[in-house]
Amino acid sequence: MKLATFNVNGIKTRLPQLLAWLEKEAPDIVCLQELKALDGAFPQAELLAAGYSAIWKGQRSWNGVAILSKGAPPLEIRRELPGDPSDEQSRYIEAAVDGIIVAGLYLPNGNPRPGPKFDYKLDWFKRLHVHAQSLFDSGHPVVLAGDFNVIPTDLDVYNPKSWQKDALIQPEVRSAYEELLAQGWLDSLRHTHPEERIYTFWDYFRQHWQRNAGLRIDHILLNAELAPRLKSAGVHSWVRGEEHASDHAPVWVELGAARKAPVRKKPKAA
DNA sequence: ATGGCATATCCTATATGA
Repeated sequence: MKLATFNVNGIKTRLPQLLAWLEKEAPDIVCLQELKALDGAFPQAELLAAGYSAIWKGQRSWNGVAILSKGAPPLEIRRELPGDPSDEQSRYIEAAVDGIIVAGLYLPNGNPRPGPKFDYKLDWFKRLHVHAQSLFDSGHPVVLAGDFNVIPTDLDVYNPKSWQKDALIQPEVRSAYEELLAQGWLDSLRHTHPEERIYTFWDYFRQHWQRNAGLRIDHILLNAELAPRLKSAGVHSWVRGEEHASDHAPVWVELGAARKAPVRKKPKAA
């Protein structure tokens, strides 16, 4: 089974590219970020026609997250990250899909820094720590997937110096990501490619895509229940090279089948 | 310190992204 996350940067304008990717790669479960559309503008019919049911949480102009499923529809668990009822931004959605708890997230960018947006990013991270711990400990297979807006290490950026003042690379942001991993989460892509420079985002400026000057900021984290099922992981970077592409490419993991529950034998009748 | 580009909306100007 293949699970993927993709920051589409506008689902209305990106729909042809999204459908082309879904058809070619056929992921079973997909987390989307940056819908940049109100709930009513979500292309439910087009996705259904492509074989995907969905749940989504939109917002005007920016943010917005969704979970797609090729099989049974996602069973929604929540659509807010707990911990701040005043947070109006559509950045979190969680559902049960194919026996897995799927948490799709779009962590705040945090620029400019310093300032309220950077504070919001750190606050959001703290709330994520709390909720992620409860998910990790739930005893269910869980995946955290999405655009984390974190460059975890210098291996995840073409040139750290160009980004040293950016919110994505700040020491406190990296520590927050490490603190999350320290709960036991497995960074799938880094685990399967420990030494490789591998990117998920290339900005639209200065031919960064053509020069492979990218960042690794989209991540798929697995808890201890799910990690043993990890077979492989990668980036569908061809998507970034298409016409009118998003500035992100999809990240994916291949998961093996769930181990069957032990069969309880019926006691034989005497 | 700014801009380079792309997308959105209260659209010929501005906010946001990373």
